[in-house]
Amino acid sequence: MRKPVGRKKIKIEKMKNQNNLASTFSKRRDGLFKKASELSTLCGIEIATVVFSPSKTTVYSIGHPCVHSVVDKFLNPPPDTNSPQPLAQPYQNKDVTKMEKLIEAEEKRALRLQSTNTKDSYEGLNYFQLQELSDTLEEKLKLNERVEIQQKESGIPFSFKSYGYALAPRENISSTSDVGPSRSS
Amino acid sequence: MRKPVGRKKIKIEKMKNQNNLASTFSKRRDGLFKKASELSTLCGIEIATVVFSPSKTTVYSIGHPCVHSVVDKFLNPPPDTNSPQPLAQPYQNKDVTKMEKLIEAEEKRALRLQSTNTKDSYEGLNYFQLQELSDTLEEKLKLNERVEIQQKESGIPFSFKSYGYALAPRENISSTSDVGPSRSS
DNA sequence: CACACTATATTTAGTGC
DNA sequence: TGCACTAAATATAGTGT
Repeated sequence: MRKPVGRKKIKIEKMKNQNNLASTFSKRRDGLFKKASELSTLCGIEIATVVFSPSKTTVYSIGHPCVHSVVDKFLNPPPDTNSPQPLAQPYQNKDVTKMEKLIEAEEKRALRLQSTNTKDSYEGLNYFQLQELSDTLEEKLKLNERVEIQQKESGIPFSFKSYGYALAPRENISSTSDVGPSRSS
Repeated sequence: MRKPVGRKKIKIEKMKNQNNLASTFSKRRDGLFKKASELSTLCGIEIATVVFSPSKTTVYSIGHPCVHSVVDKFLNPPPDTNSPQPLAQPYQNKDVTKMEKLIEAEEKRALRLQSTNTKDSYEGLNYFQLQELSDTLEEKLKLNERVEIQQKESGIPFSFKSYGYALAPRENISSTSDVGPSRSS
């Protein structure tokens, strides 16, 4: 019935109500990702965000060009320097550069394609046009507006949900629904 | 002093005006970090966000408990306590595998198109090739309530600005003032 | 150039299906 | 459990100082 009182103010502290918490986690995570996406698009910057679910069984992430490349740069500062805080030495992604180039190439391609499409299409900013980008993989991905890569690995205690290895500058990443944590091994 | 017209709608696309871009970057970055902080506090979750400045000379980050721990977990999923960990190679996240797969699939197309596009220099790939104005970034920081860890080396191509290696469950991370990108060049 | 200010654009807490 | 809705709470674009 009726009683949509509207948004209420809450204290920024650990939520006790589990139901609300789950709901809030979903909504805010989406909101956060959207903000990250917009920031990246508006300012043309690289960004990465990793979020663990409350139960820690799932990892949600988003990044541009991709989480790994950004993290890699963060962990392994260029050439001559010592990393800010030397961490996992093991992480040494030599393919990052390659991935970035490919991603950018795809970006440009998408842009080009869209530029020819006067059909607004959100200021043709959906530089990834994932619909056609990963046609082979896409069907497997449950992307609404963004890419969603979900992983379930036997040896891994949690699953991965990587939204957009490329940020989707969609105007609305997720209107009212949330991704749904699902997963839980 | 015409009149505060108030917020206007903008298109989510790369901003052309450099002044606005700088301003927006600063504001939205703060907003993003605040959101991340709130999400972490409200849901008691681990989170990390890394943001490169437009010039790529500075890296802003925030995380709980800290960026590194989160990133490390993301890259190195803890072994399943009930099974021998088969993770021989570092970071064989399916995330990467999938990404590479996707990229590989796209490679052909991208290359094909690139052959026709001669201007694919990827202007922003080498973040370290740019200027490295350093200095004076720290002193301008004005942390309000959060922890701020900063590291700077004269030889580092970019400076680090890590907000809260522990997210401050502050209700308001940055009401009106922000850390201030304080770029200089 | 960093802040302060508003009028609006967005986000989202709580509720109903 | 998830999705839709409403209105209050916030985030912010543009303008001033």
